[in-house]
Amino acid sequence: MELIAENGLHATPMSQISKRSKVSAGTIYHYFPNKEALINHLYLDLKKEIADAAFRDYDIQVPYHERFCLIWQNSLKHLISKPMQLSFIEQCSISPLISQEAKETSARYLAPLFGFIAEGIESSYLKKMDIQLILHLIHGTIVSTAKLQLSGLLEITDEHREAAAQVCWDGLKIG
Amino acid sequence: MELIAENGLHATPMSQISKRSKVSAGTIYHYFPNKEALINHLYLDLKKEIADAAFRDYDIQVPYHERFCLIWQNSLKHLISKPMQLSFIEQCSISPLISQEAKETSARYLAPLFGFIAEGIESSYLKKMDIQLILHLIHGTIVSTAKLQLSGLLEITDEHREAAAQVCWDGLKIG
Amino acid sequence: MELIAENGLHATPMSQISKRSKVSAGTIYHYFPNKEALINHLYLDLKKEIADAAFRDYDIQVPYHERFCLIWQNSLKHLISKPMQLSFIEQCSISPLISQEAKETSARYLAPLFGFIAEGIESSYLKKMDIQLILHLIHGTIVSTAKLQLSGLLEITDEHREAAAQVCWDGLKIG
Amino acid sequence: MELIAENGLHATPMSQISKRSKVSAGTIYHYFPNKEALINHLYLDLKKEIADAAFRDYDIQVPYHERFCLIWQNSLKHLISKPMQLSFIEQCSISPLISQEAKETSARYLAPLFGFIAEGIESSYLKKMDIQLILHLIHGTIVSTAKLQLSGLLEITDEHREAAAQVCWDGLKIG
DNA sequence: TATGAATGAGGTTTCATTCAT
DNA sequence: CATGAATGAAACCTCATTCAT
Repeated sequence: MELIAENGLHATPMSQISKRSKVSAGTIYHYFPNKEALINHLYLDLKKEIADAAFRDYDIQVPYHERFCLIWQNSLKHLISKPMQLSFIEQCSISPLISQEAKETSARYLAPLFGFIAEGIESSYLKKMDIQLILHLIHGTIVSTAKLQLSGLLEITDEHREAAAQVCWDGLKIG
Repeated sequence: MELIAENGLHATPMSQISKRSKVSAGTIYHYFPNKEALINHLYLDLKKEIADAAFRDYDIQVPYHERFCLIWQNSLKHLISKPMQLSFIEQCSISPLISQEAKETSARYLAPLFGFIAEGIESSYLKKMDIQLILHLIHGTIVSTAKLQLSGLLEITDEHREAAAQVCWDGLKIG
Repeated sequence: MELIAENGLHATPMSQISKRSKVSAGTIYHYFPNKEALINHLYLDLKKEIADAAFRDYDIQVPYHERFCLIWQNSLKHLISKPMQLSFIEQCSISPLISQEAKETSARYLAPLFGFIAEGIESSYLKKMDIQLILHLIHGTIVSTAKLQLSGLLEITDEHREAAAQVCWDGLKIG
Repeated sequence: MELIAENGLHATPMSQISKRSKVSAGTIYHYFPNKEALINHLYLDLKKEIADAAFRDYDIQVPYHERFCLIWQNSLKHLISKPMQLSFIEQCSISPLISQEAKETSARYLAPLFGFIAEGIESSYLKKMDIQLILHLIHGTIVSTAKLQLSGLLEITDEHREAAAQVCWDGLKIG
């Protein structure tokens, strides 16, 4: 992950992966049939970790608005604290190296989030829109904020994070 | 652009670019010192085109809210109608192949948008937030909506587009 | 060495080296970072061999004049018996492919010869001249004689060799 | 000549020759059928110039020994004052790029020198040796002295030059 | 006669993968 | 199960030469 985050999928040969991980090329190929499988495996691991991070300290008892902001901020905090994961995942999400199957599997990790949005719509907290569209709008704001930090153009403070979460909430909430 | 959008930066050799463009490898290297320069040049061209598309039919006379939605929807329409540009640009924006210089140059194309946001804040149409952060939030919603269409998961209709633009506006507007 | 001696540094691609040596290109690059390093390594090996050959059967007990002729003739014999080494080294000694470092390292192989000349000057067998100049004059006569044989213009016999060594000695000796 | 002397035959493309000479590639190919012909032509020009330089201020009236030293020193002076010619010629003399025909033609430029040596042998000034061998021994001492200067290891002064010429004479003279 | 953009074969080098140890 | 040297196809790039202008 480190190598790919830093140098790009493009510029990360197996030989470097072997060297950095201190595992010989032969051994890597003992556990993974090829480079593609290795990357896909890592991709799924990280997607899972990121999806899980969203629900840290989640408490179904607290008001919907607060839960919304918790999830949004959890996700952002995670990506900002693990910038390599962001960089790695963003590269993979575009690359044809990631199989359709892996993409579908990773989509399943979003089921809890999917349910959370559905709940918001049903309870009339959120605008009645296509759930996929809402999910993508939320995801878009989180990732673009994280990338802003990553780019070095702006140091995202607690205030920035809270304001951005509020923007996302204000955009999607009803009334 | 087509080849890279389809196959990825990774999987687009100069030989293919040469074949598809019907220009011999030698000729390409007559105009560009190397592959990197070629990609950077194309990247800047497309960034310019995308930045310009945002202000199509822009009329300073119409109300701020309408101009906001026009720019947002113009941008989305452009990316949806030219999905290859989206795919190409997204890959480049991550890749270390794009030089820091090109990134800075492309950032300058956003000056009009920057001014537009500044105007909104000064006129108290928009929340008082860091301009870069606002820009990234807007950009994030546009790109993630366009990617949703690109992924094939949802066909973005006019209604979807207008709703999404409204979400972005509601999130950023004051009151 | 054979390929370069025959075809020239210029006209010896790695693919030929790979084929003639029956070692795949990849393997060569496993041991040498690039062609330059490979040539430099070979250059140093041969320089060492040539320098060592000069002192074959060297006996410090015999008179200075005889030792001088032994070294001179040893060197010539070696170059004539291994014409590829001569051709290879002569090409390298001019080419910018050979690094300054390699040239300095190879110069160190001449230390024994340097000492031998110094001894001759101190003992008043040789004219009092700059040691580097003497070394180059000796080297010049040896190499040009070897090249004469290599060119095919004259078959260097034992008599020729002894006469040429005597010319060199007569030129440098005192009295 | 400048480019090849500095960078090597190997690393001097026609495009550079075109640029440095301010003559377009097309024009060069209008006058020379190919690169080889261009280099061969230049080689012969320089060989002629070097051969002619040897006999500057030559006066058949002066004693043989003085004429010998004049020719030797003229040659060295020329090579030292035009180090690019030395570098260029030395590279060509090895390269297979120079045709056999050009080498034979250039050998004819040495006719006066050949005659001068023959005179020395007949008049019993010089040892009775093969003329080619004598020529090569003389040439070897001149070139190796010039290369010593070129290498930067020793600045060849007038004293060095005269001493070296004397070494060559002492080696070849009778008695 | 002069130009220089265009060509494409061939150069050096990289890297995913294999396999004998 | 672990190693890493070996492979060779394919990547990027160069350059002698041509030819329409």
